[in-house]
Amino acid sequence: MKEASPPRRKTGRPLSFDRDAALEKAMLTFWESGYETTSISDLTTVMGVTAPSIYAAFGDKKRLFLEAMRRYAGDPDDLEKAFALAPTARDAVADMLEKAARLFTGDATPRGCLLASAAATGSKDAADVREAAAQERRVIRGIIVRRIERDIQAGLLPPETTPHVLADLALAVTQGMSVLARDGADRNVLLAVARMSMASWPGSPVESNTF
Amino acid sequence: MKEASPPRRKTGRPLSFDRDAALEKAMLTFWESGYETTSISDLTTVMGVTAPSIYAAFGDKKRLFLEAMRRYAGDPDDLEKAFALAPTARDAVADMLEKAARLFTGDATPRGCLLASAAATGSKDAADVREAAAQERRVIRGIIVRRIERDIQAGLLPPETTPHVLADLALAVTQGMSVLARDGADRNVLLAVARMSMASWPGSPVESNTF
DNA sequence: CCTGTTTCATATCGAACGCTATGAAACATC
DNA sequence: GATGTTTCATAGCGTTCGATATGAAACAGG
Repeated sequence: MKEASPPRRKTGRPLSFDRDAALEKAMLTFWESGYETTSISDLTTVMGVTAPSIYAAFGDKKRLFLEAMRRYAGDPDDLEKAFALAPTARDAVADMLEKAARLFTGDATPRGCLLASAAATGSKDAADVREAAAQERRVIRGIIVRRIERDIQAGLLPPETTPHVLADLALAVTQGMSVLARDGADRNVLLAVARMSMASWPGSPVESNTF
Repeated sequence: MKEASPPRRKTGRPLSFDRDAALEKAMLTFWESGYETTSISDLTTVMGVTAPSIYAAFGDKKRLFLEAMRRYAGDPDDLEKAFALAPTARDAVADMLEKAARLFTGDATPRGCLLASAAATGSKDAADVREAAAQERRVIRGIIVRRIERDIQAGLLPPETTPHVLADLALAVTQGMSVLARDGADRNVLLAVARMSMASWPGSPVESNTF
C-alpha cells in the first residue's frame, strides 16, 4: 500500500499541458464569469486545452469547478492556523476582512469573491455546486465562531458576546464587499468598510460614542 | 398630446393573459434562478405564456429581466421619501436593513436579494444587465449618503462622520445578508446581523465598550 | 359581413451548449 | 523495432438555447 500515494504514470503519452496552470486559468475564468455562465468553449480557449483533454484531466465541468473553487478557497487548516495564531479573535477577523478587501480589488485577478459570485444563483442542475460554496462558507464561519468562543473563555471578550452573530456579520460584510468590488468600488472603499464593520465588536473605540 | 399617456389598444385581438401577473412570475423566477441561468423555456412555463407572446409583450429576454428588476427594486422615490421622513439617517438605515432581512427570508418569495444574486456574474453579453443592477445599488447608495449628510448638517451626527463609508457598509451588509439567506440562514440570524452592523454608527451604545 | 389590426398556437430556425467517439501520435517497456 | 498505454487533434453527437416565421383566431370600426 505504500505506492498508493503518488499516482505516477509510467507508460503512455505524456500530458502536453501543465495541469496546474490550466486549473489556475479555469479558476480565474469561473471567478470572472461564474459557473454556469462559463462555457466549455470559454475554458478551452483560456486553458489552451481541447475539450477531450479537459474531460480526461478533470472529469466534467462540475468537477473542474469544484476543484477550482477549492483552489480558490485554499486549505481551511491554513485559515484555522492563522486564527489560532492571531492575538485575539478580533485581530483575526480584522485581518481576514482586510485580506478580503485587497483580494477582491486585485489588479491581476477578477474583482470580488469567487465563492460569492460564481454560484450565487443558477438552475436546479447546479444546486449541488451552490451547496458546495455554501459549505465553504460554513467552514469559515465555524473557524470564526470557535476563535471567538476561545476569547470569551479567556476573558478577552465579554461573556454576553454572541459568537454566531459576529461571525455571520463578518461573513456578510465579506460577501457584501464582493458586490461592491464588482460594482467598481476601489480598494480604499473596501478597506474602510472592513474597518468600519469591526466597530460593531464589543470594546470598540467608537470615537464619537459620547456624542 | 393629452392622449399620449394611456397607450390604449382600440383594435386587434385582446391579450389573453395578465401582463402584470406574468411579469410578477418572471420576476420571481429570475430572483430564484438568475438572469442568464433562467431560460425562455422556464419563463414560458411559469408565466403560462408561449414564447412569441413573451417577445411580443416584453421585447426580448434582456428587457423582460430589466423590467422585472425594476419591479423588484421599486420606485427609488419611495425610498427617498421613506428616508426623508425618518427621524434620523440612522433610523432610516436600520429600518432598511431590517426590511431587507425580512424580505430575504420571506416564505412566499425566493431567498436573498434579486439585485445581489440574479446578475452576480455572467458572460460578456450580459454585462449591461450587471451594470443595470449596479446602477440600482448606486441610486440606493446616493439616497443613504444624502440622508447622512443632512444629519451631519443638522448636528445629529458628528462632523467627522464619513457618509460614504456608512452607506457602503449598509450596502455591503445588505448584499451580504442575501448570501446568508441563500445559504439557509433563518430570519432571526439576519435580523441580528442587521442590528449588530448598526453598532458601527457613531453614538452607538456599545454595551461593553468599557470592558 | 367585411376589412384592418393584433394576438394566438404551432413549428421551427441557426447557434451554442456539454460532452464524446475515433483514430493517429507520443511515450515506456521489452 | 514491436507492443501496450495514454494523450492527442478532429469531428460531431444529441440537446437546449434565444428568438421567429407562419397562418389561423379574435377583436373594433364601418
